[in-house]
Amino acid sequence: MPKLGMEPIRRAALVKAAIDEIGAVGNLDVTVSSIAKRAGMSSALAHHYFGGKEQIFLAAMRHALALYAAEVRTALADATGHQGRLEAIIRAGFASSNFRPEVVAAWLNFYVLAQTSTPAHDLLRIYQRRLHSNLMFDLRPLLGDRAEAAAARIAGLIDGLYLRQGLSRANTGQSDASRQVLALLNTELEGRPQ
Amino acid sequence: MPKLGMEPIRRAALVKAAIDEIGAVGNLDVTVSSIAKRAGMSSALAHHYFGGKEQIFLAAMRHALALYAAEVRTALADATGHQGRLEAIIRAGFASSNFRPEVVAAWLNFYVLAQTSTPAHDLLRIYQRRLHSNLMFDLRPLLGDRAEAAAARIAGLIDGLYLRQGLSRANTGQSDASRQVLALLNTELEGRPQ
Amino acid sequence: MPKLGMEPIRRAALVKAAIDEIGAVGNLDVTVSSIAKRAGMSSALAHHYFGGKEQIFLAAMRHALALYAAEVRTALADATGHQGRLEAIIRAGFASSNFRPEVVAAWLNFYVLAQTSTPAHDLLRIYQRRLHSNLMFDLRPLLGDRAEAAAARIAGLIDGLYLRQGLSRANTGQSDASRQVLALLNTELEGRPQ
Amino acid sequence: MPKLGMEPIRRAALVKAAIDEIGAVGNLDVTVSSIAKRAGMSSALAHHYFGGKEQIFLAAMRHALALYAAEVRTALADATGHQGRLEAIIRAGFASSNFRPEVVAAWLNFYVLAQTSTPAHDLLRIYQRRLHSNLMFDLRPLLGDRAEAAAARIAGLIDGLYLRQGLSRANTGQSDASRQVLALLNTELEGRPQ
DNA sequence: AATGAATGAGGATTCATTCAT
DNA sequence: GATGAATGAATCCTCATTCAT
Repeated sequence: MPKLGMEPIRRAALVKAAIDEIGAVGNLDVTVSSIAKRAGMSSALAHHYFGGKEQIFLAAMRHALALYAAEVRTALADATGHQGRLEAIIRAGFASSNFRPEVVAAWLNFYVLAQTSTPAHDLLRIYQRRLHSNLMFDLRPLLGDRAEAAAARIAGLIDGLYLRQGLSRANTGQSDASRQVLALLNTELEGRPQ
Repeated sequence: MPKLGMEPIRRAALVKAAIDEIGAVGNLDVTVSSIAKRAGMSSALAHHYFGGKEQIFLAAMRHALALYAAEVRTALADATGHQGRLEAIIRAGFASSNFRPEVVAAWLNFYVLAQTSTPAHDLLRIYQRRLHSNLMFDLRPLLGDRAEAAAARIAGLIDGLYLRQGLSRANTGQSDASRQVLALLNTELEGRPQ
Repeated sequence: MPKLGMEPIRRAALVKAAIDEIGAVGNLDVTVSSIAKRAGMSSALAHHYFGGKEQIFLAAMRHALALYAAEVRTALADATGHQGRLEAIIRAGFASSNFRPEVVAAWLNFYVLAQTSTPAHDLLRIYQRRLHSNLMFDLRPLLGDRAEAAAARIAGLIDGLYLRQGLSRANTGQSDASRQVLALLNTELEGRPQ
Repeated sequence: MPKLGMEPIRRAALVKAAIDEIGAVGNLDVTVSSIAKRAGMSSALAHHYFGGKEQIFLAAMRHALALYAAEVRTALADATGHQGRLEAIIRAGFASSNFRPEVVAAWLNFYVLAQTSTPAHDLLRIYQRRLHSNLMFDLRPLLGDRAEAAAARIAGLIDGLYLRQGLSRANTGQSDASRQVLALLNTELEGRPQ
């Protein structure tokens, strides 16, 4: 029973299904059919709305990116002070919505996709730059010239712990990962880690 | 005219070709044929020696792992003192043989493979544990209880910078990445980063 | 706001679009969607008016046929004498409206369609019979028993030059083709070609 | 039971099957699978040997062209005198091997293919040029300046009768078509048709 | 009158894998 | 030891067609 205005609904369903399917399978060898089935429609409709497999992937990346951005924005809204804001940024990265196993797996695969696909590459760059500038905004006032290197370390550690999280199927890592980056932040700001 | 004792030569050629091909293509969607062609033989022969595609991948992982292990071993042989050894370990990780673009790309893809393949997963675990115990061996005497967390941060940062290196096609990152981890080590050991 | 009496307008637009699209693409692998888009409507509406793809093709054939018939009728109205009428028939066949590249391409494809589709086959037969009887009407008084064969040769040459015109994308052929058939007519009527 | 040296056999079988299949279906909407099945192999093997559908078509064209060329060569070997050679050329064109319904249908479709595919276009041009130069070789000594136009008419009539033959599924046309072109030749050479 | 929504069916192409030689 | 031959299975994508609105 076709209804009008289905496009945004279908697209959203496909994007969600794509992330879930990638998470479930563990790599990008997911078929358009499996994504479409998961989203409750025919593969032809998925093609109709997205034009092709890669575009579904890109939309999924954009979605994950938007989710992350929203998480950061919300966290920053409640944070005060440079350090408070930095902690908020770090915690947002490991917020449960971004740290669900499917999402972590999807992110890892987006890194792989970015090696082949220029748009995917650009999208990932946007994420990296956003994280970098977010960190710099609050690190520079505190660290001056040392801010740049500190930001690189913090961002690198975030990504690294994400990557490692992909390996350990345990969900235990969330708070732990967050704690490690916060500890690094602390060291960068105050010196000796506690 | 077939020669005797070709097996190790063929296997080595295939393993090398697999890493190169994965690096060139940027993902695991490489065909057995393309690997075999790169190694100068028919795909049937590749199957004959390895039994299947996944086993070629696993052998390639083992090879990369062995390369890394050798690099560390060599570096440690020349190092003295706990800090010297730790620096050697870090530098070894970013040694040029491990940091060539193809190899970085291959590693990233091995992380993906590890999500699906148990043997690949186990192999990656071995790498992680080895790195961890290498770090702990020299960190514990220096940091005591804080060693565990410091090792996690250092290992995480190494992986994260590797991951990020995959994105920036520039080769500039090598010394930079190394320097960042050494800086982290310094902070962990002495307090405030310089 | 839908309007009344749209049917003939829509149908005409679709028929024209079909010929143009076939001409542009060069074969019958044109989609109903592309025809409909060219005609400024949805593919669903095209189906509504014609019932299916083949019927659109058949209507397009009928249209091309009608165009040709009209061209001949007009030409004959101004012609006098048997030879004058024969020349008019020949010239009409190569009149610019029938010799536009799209139209030539469409005709060629209709010949192909006629191999599969009985209605298309019948339509093409109608054209052939009409041409034949037109030629015979004026050839018989002049040639008697030899008229039949002469008509077959003239009709055959017309079709052959049409076919060859499809190949040479140059538009130069129009007058040339016409001249060749007129020369043949002359030979048939008077003997030695000039 | 795979054997060595199958390639030429398989390729020949596929080329023959392609022509037959195109002839049977009546258009180029033949599937690689159907061609392969007709040739007694899997569609994958057809792709292996030809690389793709269009290349199968092109090989089929080349084959038909070669068949025609061989027919002409044979006929010319036995012919004497300019007129005798011209008659031989014409008869060869309508020889039964070239005039089998499947072959005629295939030719027609190659004309369509030539509108899209440059290699097909070039191949057809080769046929046309060869026919033209064959005709000119013997017409020029006989007709001088009038040879060019005569050749165009004869070639055009051959193609036209071929085209028309595609329509009438009767096999009766062969000798008839041949006779018509011979009559045209006669007229061109001697004047008035008999 | 008109269209967006939806799908089933089909086809080209790729590839890992097997087998006979 | 080595390979050409061969295929089944899978996947992306396209498209004619139908239907509810």
